[in-house]
Amino acid sequence: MGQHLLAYVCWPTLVDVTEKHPSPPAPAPRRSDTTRTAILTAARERFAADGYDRATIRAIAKDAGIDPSMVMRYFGSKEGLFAAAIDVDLRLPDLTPVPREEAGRALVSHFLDLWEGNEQLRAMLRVGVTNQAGAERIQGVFRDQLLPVARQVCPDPEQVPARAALCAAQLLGLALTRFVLRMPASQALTREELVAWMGPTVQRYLTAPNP
Amino acid sequence: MGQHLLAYVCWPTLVDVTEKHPSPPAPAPRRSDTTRTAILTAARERFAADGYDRATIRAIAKDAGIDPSMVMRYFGSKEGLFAAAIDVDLRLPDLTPVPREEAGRALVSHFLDLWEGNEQLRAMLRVGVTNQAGAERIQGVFRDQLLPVARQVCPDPEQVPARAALCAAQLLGLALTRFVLRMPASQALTREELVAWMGPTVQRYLTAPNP
DNA sequence: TACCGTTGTCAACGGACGTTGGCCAACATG
DNA sequence: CATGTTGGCCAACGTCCGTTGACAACGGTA
Repeated sequence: MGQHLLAYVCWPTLVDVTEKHPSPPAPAPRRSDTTRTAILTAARERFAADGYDRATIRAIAKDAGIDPSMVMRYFGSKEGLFAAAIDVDLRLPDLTPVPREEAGRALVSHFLDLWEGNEQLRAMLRVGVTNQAGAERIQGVFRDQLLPVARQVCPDPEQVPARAALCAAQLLGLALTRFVLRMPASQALTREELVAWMGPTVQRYLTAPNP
Repeated sequence: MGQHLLAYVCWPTLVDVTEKHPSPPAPAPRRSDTTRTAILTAARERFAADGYDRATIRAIAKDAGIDPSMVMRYFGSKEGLFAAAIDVDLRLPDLTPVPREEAGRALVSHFLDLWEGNEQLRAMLRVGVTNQAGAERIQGVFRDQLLPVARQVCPDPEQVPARAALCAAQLLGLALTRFVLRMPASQALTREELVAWMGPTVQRYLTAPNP
């Protein structure tokens, strides 16, 4: 069942329209790529707004202006669609050139910029809370993206996971209250206030010799 | 439709079995109270484990050992069941007798005890992320339970909402990573480590004159 | 022109869900 | 005994979901 669909599922999400060098084979931009990105865009919006269960394939297809069965052809299943739609890259900055005492502020500032209006991140958090696959996605981001950065600034390599976990708790808590739950008291804080309050916290979690 | 069910829905959840004084009328514990609490217990477990959508009335009823239609008779609807099952009381301590510089540690310590194995809290957070009613429930807890405590220790009354929001971000972030997402790095931290690291953070959010 | 892969629509399946209403057994009360 | 209330099961309803398969238009190529 569904055997010949795998060819579609495995296609990479490449085909950069803004090609720099028009040189080599130029893989002839397929017409389906338009539909493909339309589905992905709609899926990110729906997953971010409604979570995994309430974001139905039918609704996503309607947003994308095509038939629900097309979603299945392109991504194989709802899980496949989620996996393709949510590809989180925190784009964390390299902290080695940053003065050690500025790392905390830099991270908080970067996180605020990153989360602002980012539907992939909101979708990841919404889905991660209810869905096992989503939870593992978050842990993958923690392991592959936050841990390496923490390693750059933490004094004792052995303490890196604990210190990174403390930072994750603070930063995800901010994302949760401000961007997902949309608590008024959290949204009322300005960017500058948040950086001023939470920067030193993250800084301490990362570099303080002891609590 | 469903008119005569309202009598059931409005019944309070009282009838404390561990009565202290056997004195007055002794309202004859109805046999239905057993079923009632069985449904509520099962509902809390399911909501905590699966979130609102995946926690089906059929599954809850099976856990409670009764027919799904009984859940409707007792609580009117799925929303009614959720409202009855999740009645969060943070039991926050009175901070006025606590030394001012110990408030942060006391709060973190209390939160850890509270969340440990508490399915109502996990259910509230799981549901709040996907469900509007759940999100409002969380905001109600913040407004009615955390804000008053913050008012006890914050220097400037005008800053109370902002400072409480910072604390909520830190504490909910801890709950999220440790008890809901169950991130290994967060679970690996001991109670003492968490109090030692996060206590001063919450303390600073509450009482530091400025960032 | 004939052919074949691509892109798309349409109608349906099987299942799970919340919810409803009817019926039944027990039991207390007259 | 007759009667009304309470606590419970059962079968079904309408709906929505993910998913499938058949089929139609388009487009490049032999």
